[in-house]
Amino acid sequence: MPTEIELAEALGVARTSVREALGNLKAKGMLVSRPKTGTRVLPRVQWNMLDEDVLRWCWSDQNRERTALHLTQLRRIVEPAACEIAAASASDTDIAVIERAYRAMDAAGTDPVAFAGPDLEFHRGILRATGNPFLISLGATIETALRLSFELSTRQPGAPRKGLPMHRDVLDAIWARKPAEARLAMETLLGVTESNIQRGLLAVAASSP
Amino acid sequence: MPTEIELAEALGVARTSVREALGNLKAKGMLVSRPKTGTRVLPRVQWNMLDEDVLRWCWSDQNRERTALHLTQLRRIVEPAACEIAAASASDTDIAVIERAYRAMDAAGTDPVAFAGPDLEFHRGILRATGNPFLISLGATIETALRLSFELSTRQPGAPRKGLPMHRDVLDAIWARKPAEARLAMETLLGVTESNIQRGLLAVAASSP
DNA sequence: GGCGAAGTTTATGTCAGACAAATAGATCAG
DNA sequence: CTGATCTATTTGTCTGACATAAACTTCGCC
Repeated sequence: MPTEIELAEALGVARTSVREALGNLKAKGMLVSRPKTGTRVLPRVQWNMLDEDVLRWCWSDQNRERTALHLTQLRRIVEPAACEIAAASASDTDIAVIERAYRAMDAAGTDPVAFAGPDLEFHRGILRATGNPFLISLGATIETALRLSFELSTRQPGAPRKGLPMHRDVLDAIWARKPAEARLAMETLLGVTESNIQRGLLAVAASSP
Repeated sequence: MPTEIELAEALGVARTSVREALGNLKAKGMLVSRPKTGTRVLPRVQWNMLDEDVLRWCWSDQNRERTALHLTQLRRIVEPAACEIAAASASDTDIAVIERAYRAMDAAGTDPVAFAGPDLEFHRGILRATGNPFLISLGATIETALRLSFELSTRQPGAPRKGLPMHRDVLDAIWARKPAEARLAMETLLGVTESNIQRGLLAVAASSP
C-alpha cells in the first residue's frame, strides 16, 4: 500500500483521516501495518467476512455466484437451528415481534420493496428470539446477505410473495412450541429462497454476460 | 461517556489516541458518537459478540456461565455442519492440516498447555476445510471461545486427553468422506467438551463463591 | 403567556505540523 | 563473507487549532 502521507495527498485529506480509515480496515482484518515496512493487504482468508462492509465489498461480479452459495450455506446452518431454539425457548414478546413482521410482509402485497423490510425483520426476529447474543450478532451478516439477494429477487416480481406461506409455517411452528417442525419449516423456506437466488443469478448472467 | 478531552486528560494521552480507541469500540458496535451529544454506550444486544475482543471482555465472572452456554450452543450449531461439509468437499491438503494438528495433540500427551495449540488448530482446520469464508471467519470467534474454556479445563488435568479418541473419530470420518458420520462424531466430541466446561465452571464456582 | 426563530454553547470531526519509536536495508569493520 | 552499526523511512503519538453540527437558551412575536 502507499504510505499514509501519499494516501493523504492523493485523496486530498489529512493524515489523521487516512489513519482512521486504515484503522477501520485493520479492524476488519484486511490490513496490517508495521513501522518502516508500511501497510500491507492481508490474504483474503484473514478478512472478516462476517463484517457487513467486507461482505458488501466482496459482493462483486467476479465471484458473486460463489459468495451467494457460501452465504446460503451459512444460512442453512444457522437459521434452522435458530428456529429450533426459538421454538423451544422464545418469550411471547419475542414471538410477537416475528408475528408483526409477518403481518407487515402480508400487508406489503406484491411490492418487492415494501416486502423487503419486514422480511429482514422476520429473520432477524427469529435470531433475537433465541436469546443467544452470538446468533443475534450473526443477524447483522445475514441481514446484509438478505439485502444483497433482494437485488436479485426483485428481477422476478411475485417471487417473494410465493414464500409467504412458508414464513407462516415457520411462525406457526414457533407459536406451537414445536422445535423440530420449526426447523423443518425454515429448511423448506430456505430451499425456496435458494432457488430464487439461483434463478436471479442466472438472470443477471444472461442480461450481462 | 466522558468527553474525548476529559478522557485524554484522565488517561494521560493525547486526544488523537483516545479517538483511535473510541473508533475501535465504535467499530465493534459498542459506542455511538454524535456532535454535541457526546459518546454513548449502546445496549449490549448491538455489540458484536463475534468480535474476539468483545467476547473476551464479556467473559466476566457475573455471566460467564451463561456466556459459556451460548458459546457451546453456537459451536454445536456450526461445527457439526462444518464437519459434514468438510467430509464432503475438503481437499487432501486441507485434511492433512487437520491430521497434523491431531498428531500434535497426540504428541502433547497430558500437558494441557501443549495440548491447547494443536486443539485450536484442529477445529480451525475443519472450518478452513469447508472452503466457506464465512465459516472460516467464525473460526476466530470459536478459537477465542476455545481459548477461554481452556482456562477452565486446565483445572481438570487429563480431561483434554480423554477427548483425543473423539478427535480421531472426526478425522477418520473426514478422511473416509462420510459426511453424516463426521457430523455425528463432532456432535459427540462437543458433548464431551460441553460437560468438561460445565465441570470447570462448577469447580470455579466452588473455589470462589 | 405560549411559541417559534435565531444565537450560543459544547461536543465531535477534521486539519496541519512536529516529534518519537521501530525497523528494513545499507554501510562498514573484522 | 559475516556481524555489528548506522541511516533512512514509515508508522505511531502528541499538540493545538479550526470546522461542523446539534442541543440549549434567549429573544421577539403572536
